[in-house]
Amino acid sequence: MPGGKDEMSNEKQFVKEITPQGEDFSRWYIDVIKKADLMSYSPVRGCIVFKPDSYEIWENIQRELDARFKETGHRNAYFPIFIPESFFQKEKEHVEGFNPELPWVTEAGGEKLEERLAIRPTSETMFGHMYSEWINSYRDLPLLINQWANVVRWEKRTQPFLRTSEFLWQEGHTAHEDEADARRETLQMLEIYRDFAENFLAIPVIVGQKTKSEKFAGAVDTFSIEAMMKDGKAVQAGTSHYMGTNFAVAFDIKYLDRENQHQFCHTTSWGVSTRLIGALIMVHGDDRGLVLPPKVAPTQVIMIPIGPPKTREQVVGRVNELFDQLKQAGVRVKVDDRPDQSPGWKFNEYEMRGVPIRVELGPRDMDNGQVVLVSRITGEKKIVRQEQFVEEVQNMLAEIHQQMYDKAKQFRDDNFTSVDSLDEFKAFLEQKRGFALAGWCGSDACEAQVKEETGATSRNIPFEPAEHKKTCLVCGDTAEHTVVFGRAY
RNA sequence: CGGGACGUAGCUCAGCUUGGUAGAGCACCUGGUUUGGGACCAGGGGGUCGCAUGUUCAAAUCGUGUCGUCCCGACCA
Repeated sequence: MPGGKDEMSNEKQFVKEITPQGEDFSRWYIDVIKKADLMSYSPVRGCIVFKPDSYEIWENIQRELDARFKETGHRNAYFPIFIPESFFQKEKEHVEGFNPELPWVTEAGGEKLEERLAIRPTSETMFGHMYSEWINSYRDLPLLINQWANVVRWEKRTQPFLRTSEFLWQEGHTAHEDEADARRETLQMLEIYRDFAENFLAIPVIVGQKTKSEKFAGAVDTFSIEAMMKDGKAVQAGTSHYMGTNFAVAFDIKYLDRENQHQFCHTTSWGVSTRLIGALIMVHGDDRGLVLPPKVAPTQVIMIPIGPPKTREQVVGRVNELFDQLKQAGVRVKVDDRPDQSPGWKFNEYEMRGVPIRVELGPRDMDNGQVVLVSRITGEKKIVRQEQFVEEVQNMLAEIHQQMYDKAKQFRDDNFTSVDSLDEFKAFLEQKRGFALAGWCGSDACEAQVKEETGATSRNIPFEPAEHKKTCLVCGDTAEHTVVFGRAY
């Protein structure tokens, strides 16, 4: 029979710690997503189950983005998951870009298929095929369609949410009369992504254009929003492509213009994926676990009644009244009145899960007509009058969003430098982590050398760089562009 | 796909070196006491040791293969 005091204290170390970010960021990430119950690994390599909490985050992302797409004239449709092999042969760059990561269906119904079917990695080709049938006249344009779907890309190295073999996303595909209109669309959608990332996910992003070597397979120009994770690495959080007439030529997407002349359409595509969930975790999370921005959090407020059995009924009754008020005000709120878990346990649990606001109500608060609000991001306790409860919660939710955005922005600015040479950049990456702004002559060779020597790639050419660099960081020639470099997920 | 590490209960892991038929803490179930930062007592349930195969009288333990996860690298929208 064990009984010494030392053994007792050892036995009390049952609180499962999350690896601190500073110790091992990758492990922290895996710990958090497991502890916060966001996903399970599936039996299939690189595929995860999006458990209810992460799926609900995705649903919130979907709802918000979908509204913005509809506001700008887009409609949803659904295209098949299977794409005939021949479709991929029609656009040279496209097939080269995607071939290595396509899974193929070669057999069905017990018979070998005449033509292999790819499981879609993206749907440019299928949209292209259908658009060529649907578009005849300039009156059919622009054609603005979005699809919410799953796609598969057989990646060598997978990471939960950030890069999974199968993932969920939306892909918008539009066709336009001319370059100007298609480019307008490309930038409009990029701006929607920026606004969404910053005002809904509280993630500050760098908006810009991808370099030639980083652009989408088959695009003329690719644009992206880039976010910085807490380890200084980048996540491409959304992309928008101007395809020119590349896919129109490949798939014969033509229309008759006002002069009765055949013209090729100019097309675009744009998308964000469940990778955004990974970005959310790594931009905002801390050593206690998830920190979710209020607008996307499945549960915005968790209410915890406190107190011994004598007063319990009363307290729970009052908590339920306040719960109803909040719910009617449209706040996503839950009550945890399980009597068998201690308040302290619940505090830790919901902090780990990233719930923005915790509400405590105990006998003391009952006596004083007050209620305690605790912010997940600052840990601050705020005691408010019960009469002002709903208003105070709503204010605090708005405040938390702003604080989260500001904090993320501050972090990014603190880990953003400007360099004039490769050596300077290398020194920066050795001491710190983060992004560097640098001049670039525009040659593939110089860009490749940066990657080779630093492991960092060009993230994008920002529309609004903090400064315009004069010389290329590698060769020293006149800079054609000012580029953001960083290591990326 | 290359290099390294790891797969034992829902979770974290011990046991493996030296083969002998599986353990701890947490979680879970029952009863009771508790409740303002991971409560306590008592009782209880749960694992073909990732999978396959080989060696052996006997394999969680040794060999081989395979699948999966993590880290590093290559590749990548």
